[in-house]
Amino acid sequence: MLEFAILGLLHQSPMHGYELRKQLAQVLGGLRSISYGSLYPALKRLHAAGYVTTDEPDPRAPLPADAPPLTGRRGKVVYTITAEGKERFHELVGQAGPETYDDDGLFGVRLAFFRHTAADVRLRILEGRRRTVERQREGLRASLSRTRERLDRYTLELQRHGLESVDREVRWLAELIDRELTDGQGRRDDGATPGDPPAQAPPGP
Amino acid sequence: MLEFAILGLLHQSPMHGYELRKQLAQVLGGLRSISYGSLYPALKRLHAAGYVTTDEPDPRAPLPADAPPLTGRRGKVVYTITAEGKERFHELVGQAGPETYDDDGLFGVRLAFFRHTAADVRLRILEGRRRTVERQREGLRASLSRTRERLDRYTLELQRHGLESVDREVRWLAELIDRELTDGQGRRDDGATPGDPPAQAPPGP
DNA sequence: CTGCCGATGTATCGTCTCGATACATCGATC
DNA sequence: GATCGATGTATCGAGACGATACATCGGCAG
Repeated sequence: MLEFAILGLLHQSPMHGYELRKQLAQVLGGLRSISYGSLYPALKRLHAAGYVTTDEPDPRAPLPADAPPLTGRRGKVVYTITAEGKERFHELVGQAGPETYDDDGLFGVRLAFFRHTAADVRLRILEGRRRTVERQREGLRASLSRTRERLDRYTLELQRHGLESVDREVRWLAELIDRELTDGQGRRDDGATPGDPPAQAPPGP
Repeated sequence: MLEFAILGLLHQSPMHGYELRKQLAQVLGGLRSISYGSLYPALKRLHAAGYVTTDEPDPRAPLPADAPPLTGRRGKVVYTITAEGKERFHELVGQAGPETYDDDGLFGVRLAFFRHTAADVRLRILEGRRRTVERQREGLRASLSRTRERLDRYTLELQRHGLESVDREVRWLAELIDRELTDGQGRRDDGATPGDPPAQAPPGP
């Protein structure tokens, strides 16, 4: 999930880790921000995989005993996406399987980068997500009606509120899908495959 | 969080790990169930701390080469809360600081065990939670009005939906608080401190 | 009667994420 | 000129998760 989000942000412009984190928090909707303990290891993995490059390549080793209080020499590091990274991002952005909508976090990130996503993929993700959340809702409903009697007031309230939230999400998704279909031919602004023929993608009304 | 939930469940009756997991999933509201990779280590920690005991104390060592296919001899393990465990639970159930409402998961568990919680503590947790979620809401609102122009349709939708959810949670909490105040003198069914004098707890209507 | 399947049940492994923390630099305000 | 908050990089330990292995038991299909 982080991999996708980082590549997506760096796809727009190179950035520091710090800036990356802020943008990430904003894209993720204010709550659910990402910690450095996740971010830097993720960047390290992306670097190792060759998807991003850094400037300031490592001026840390060649100073064994300079001056005790100023050992750091910690430079700012700008991360830039590579050609392989862009390729990887386009590969990821084309996915529309269960992995893209079964996980809350990943679905959110996918949605945040929908403008880089083809219209048919967008639709499949939204519909997959709706199915997933609908299943959750039915499970919740069943469990609630099964155990309504034996639950105390507070647990009941908790479950009622949870059920309502899930229900609201289903309706929200339905509205997004509707809009997707009504607005007709969506387009990605990706720059990749610009001469896409207008056939084959939309299933029609 | 798991510590609290497990002690709370075992406080009602001894259980297998498997049963514990099912009850936990139910109490947590259907979604957000707990995995074995969390449950068993947590039980191990509780056992090490002396808060729970197990039967079947370890019949695994004394069979070095019995029969290759049936080496397991894996017995069912029933976990029972100890006196120290009950004491620990009562200690935890009395807490009402930020740690009880800043984290979604722990707040949910606390709410699920509200019937073991004193009325004044219940109120403080609910009000703390409301403050926390209200702060989230204001942050979200500010961020949204600051960046509304530069966001694309989907990110905007995501944030709008997030904001609405948070807003609904605030109203839900307000309703719970209201009911808490209206219903007047709540009581814990705890069995601890049974001779509680009726003064001092409720702030009055 | 037998063989298989799904529920019950215990347990660990590698991977990831988080919160806390340390360290460092810079601009502004006092 | 000193302190304070924002910017910035990085690691550590605790713990949660998904996957997986292993084991037992009841039922029911062939």
